[in-house]
Amino acid sequence: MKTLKIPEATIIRLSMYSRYLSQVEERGVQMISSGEIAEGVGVSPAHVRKDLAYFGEFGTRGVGYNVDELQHHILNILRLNREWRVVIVGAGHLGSALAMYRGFQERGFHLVGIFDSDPAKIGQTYDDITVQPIDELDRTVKEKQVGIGIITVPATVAQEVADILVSAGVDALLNFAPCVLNLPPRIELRNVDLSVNLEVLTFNLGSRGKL
Amino acid sequence: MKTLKIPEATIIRLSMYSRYLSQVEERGVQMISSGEIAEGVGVSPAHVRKDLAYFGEFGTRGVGYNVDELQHHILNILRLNREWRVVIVGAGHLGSALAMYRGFQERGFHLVGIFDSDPAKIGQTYDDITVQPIDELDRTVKEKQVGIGIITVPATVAQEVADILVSAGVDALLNFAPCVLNLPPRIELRNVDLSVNLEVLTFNLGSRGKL
DNA sequence: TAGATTGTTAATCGATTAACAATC
DNA sequence: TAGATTGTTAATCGATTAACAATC
Repeated sequence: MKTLKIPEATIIRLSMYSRYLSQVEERGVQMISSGEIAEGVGVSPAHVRKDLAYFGEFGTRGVGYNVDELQHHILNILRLNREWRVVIVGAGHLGSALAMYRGFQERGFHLVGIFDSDPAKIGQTYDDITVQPIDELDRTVKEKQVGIGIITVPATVAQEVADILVSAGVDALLNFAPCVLNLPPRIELRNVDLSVNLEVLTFNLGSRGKL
Repeated sequence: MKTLKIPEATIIRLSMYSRYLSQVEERGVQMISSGEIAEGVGVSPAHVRKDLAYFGEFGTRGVGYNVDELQHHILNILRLNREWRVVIVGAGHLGSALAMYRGFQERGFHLVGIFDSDPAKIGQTYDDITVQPIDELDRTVKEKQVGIGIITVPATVAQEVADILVSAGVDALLNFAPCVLNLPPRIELRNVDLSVNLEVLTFNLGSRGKL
């Protein structure tokens, strides 16, 4: 078993291929080539083949890839062949939007709780989930064996929330608060900044002379 | 004037430095070293200096960087030294959450309109913004000289919306719909997928053996 | 001057791309 | 067999890192 280091960009592209294959599947297409996938997601055919080659041989030379099979393989690679239980901490604008966001469910992420410390928010319902007090976070994570915590609280309390999630037993955190979290190395962490995307755009506009 | 190609990762880090400097400014700190910035945002000191070196010499050897000056320079580089007018198209869960999200305002992005085709959503208000019908999108973009459009409609209508925004004159698009948009090359585009962050986490958990 | 920290170079590392042999 | 497309290699390209001369 080779232990090649996989570039993160490869994982992100695999996620894109998988999403594109879902669309293709719906149209009833059976076989697809690396060139078609590449065009569908906006990368090069070599990229598609190289990315897949990290994980095995999924195609047939001269023929292409079976859409269903390839989709199955990619979902396996991404570990989306199971349900992941997640909680959201912070029922503000962003947290509640994520709670209602369908995109997570579609990919196998199941929201089992949303938490806030604000009494005004506790008890509010989003779809079939009710906002619970932070006090109940630890117990819920343990009882429902939550693997992933999504942090949408202000930066000032993000570390505190992260500590609760970690001690309760989550394996991974998705942090939307603009701060650096201090975590034990066993925890997988990703920081997301929504505004940075706009800033890359403005920089690019600027360097093209479009003030 | 050298026309070095700037890595996108550099821009993203500059955005992080800038956010960190905001915090530092509030604490009243005057001078800061590349090492301190690096620790604050979780990168290497060499990275900080290299990233800044693309754009000029902002520090003093043996001393460090003046916090306010450096912040000013970075905001200039990112073109955040002005107000950017944006519209959101799609007043669903994600669109309305982004409409209320404070993080954009803080960085100089000013929301001047939110649009939807659903009569049930038209007229709803978020903070001081009212959801308008799509029919009014073209006129609003032109009148208010909107530079950036944020697309939060379903993938099926994203291209249609993008076309309206482009013909009305926006320079850049931030697309949250999971699809490939076909745009004239003058348009700056960034695609954002919220779910992909979770998928990178699950992949990483998997490759560490934590199923 | 001695100590500190920048700006910059050169070496390393990793990712992308092009090309082609393998093979359906 | 001829045509097509994969899997893989090798070449290119770009980004990160370490190290140090410049200089406050």
